[in-house]
Amino acid sequence: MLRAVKKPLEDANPCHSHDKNLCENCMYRLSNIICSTSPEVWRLVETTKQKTTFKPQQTIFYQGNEPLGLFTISAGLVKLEMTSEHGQTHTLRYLGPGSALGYRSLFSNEQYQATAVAVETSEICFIPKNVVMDIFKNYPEVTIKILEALSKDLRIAEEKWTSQIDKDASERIAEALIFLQEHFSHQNWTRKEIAEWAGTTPETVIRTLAQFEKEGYIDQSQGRVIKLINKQKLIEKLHGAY
Amino acid sequence: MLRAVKKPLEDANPCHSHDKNLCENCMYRLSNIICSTSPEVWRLVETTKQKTTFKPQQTIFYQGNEPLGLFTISAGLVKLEMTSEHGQTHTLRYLGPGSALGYRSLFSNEQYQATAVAVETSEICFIPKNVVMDIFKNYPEVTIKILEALSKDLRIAEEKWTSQIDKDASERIAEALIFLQEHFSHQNWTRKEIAEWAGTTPETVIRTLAQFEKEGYIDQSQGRVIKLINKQKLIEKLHGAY
DNA sequence: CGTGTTATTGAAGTGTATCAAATTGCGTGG
DNA sequence: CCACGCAATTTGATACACTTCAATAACACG
Repeated sequence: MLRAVKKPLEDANPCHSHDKNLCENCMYRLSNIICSTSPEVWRLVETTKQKTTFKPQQTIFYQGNEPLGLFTISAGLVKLEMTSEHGQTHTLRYLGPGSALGYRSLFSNEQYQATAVAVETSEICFIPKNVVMDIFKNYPEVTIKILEALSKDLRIAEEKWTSQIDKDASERIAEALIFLQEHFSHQNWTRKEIAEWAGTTPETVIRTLAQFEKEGYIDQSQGRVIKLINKQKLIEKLHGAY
Repeated sequence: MLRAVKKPLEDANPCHSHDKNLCENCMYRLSNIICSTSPEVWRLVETTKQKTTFKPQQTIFYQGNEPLGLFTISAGLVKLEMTSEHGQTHTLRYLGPGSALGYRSLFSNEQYQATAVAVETSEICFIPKNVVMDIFKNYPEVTIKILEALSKDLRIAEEKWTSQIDKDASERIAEALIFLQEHFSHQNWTRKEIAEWAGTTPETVIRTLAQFEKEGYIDQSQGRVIKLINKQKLIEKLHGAY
């Protein structure tokens, strides 16, 4: 909204060699699920992609929207969240640089089932649907890469689902702490964010964190920061709990 | 019998055979995710596939096994179930004729995360991994079909997960009844099976079913059979509940 | 320095698991 | 075909983890 003021035309000439908006210079080209396959692919992407910057809390797409293409994250952090019929918000996934976004709905020809929100300032490339489909037809190895990603997403989703059922709140919160710390340690997570990830309420998170602090797993005496001081013991506690 | 007399003649020449083990005569060839794409594909499958019959309760593969290929169901009913660390069993999916089985683990190069069990007598074809991979390389449309299936599985898993959290047991059981009746109505479901699908216990299922009967949604006076007598009203109850 | 957001604490209510015991229904073999 | 045995179902009592609501405190931000 505030960002309606667009940048001047300095980027207009694609021949500028050190333009960081070019795929050629993209830090995450090699870890990106599409662009890492072959030079021809990212050169194809190059010509049609649109790169946009999203500020924290900005929405990339909404649950219910029609997918028009594929997004890839070249910097920042994005969360996928789903609001249920009951009005509760659940975080499905957190995605960092190199990850693709919006592919599930694109391939199943369904509307987005989740809303994508930038957690921190993020640089995101958009590739139109027809280009993506062309790449799939001509570069089967890209499709297989996406297959792998979807397969892993599915495993994670099904694991998370079953673990929600038979693990109690404190175990889920412990897992959330470990997961979020391992994958996105630079981020300062709020109690609400942890609750939405662990499938519980902020109050329960707070009470559980107090317990964890008493037991020496974490430290939260520095403002609101949650510091894992004994991750190994927390992991053991999880597995010993059965 | 009469048919025994006729058969030998027909079977002498494989080209004119009505052998139901041939893909050509498979009832579900057109709805099968792999074989429905093009004649060349199922002819390729034909030469390498192995068809096996599984009796009820027999296991097709175990959680933790290494995937060696792909299964497709040509008759019967199979369930995918996962045993969690806590020892509880959860039903992830039910699969009928035409569905593929074991593809998730195959594509992510992971072990099976679930155990596949025949619920009723089932005819299942096995296609070796190298054949599947060859098909993918040469027939991109097959890969895209699988992409679609995986994408839908993922949506369903994520939906089921979030709905487990904020729907109460009676809502989940109502959904289970409707889903199982719509997809596999011929099956007589036990309270335990419903519980494993809905993420609750047999006792809670029983108490809820008694409530549903009192409210006129179902009838269970005929032995152990659960008969949906007012599905529409049950659906409305679900949506009105929020 | 105030104002809104996030965090904290307390008390109360409840849905659901758990355990145990009784009963019913079903297939199987005598 | 009946009786038997086992598994599935039913019912009751108890416990408790967690949500919910409400009120206060701490912090961040303009």
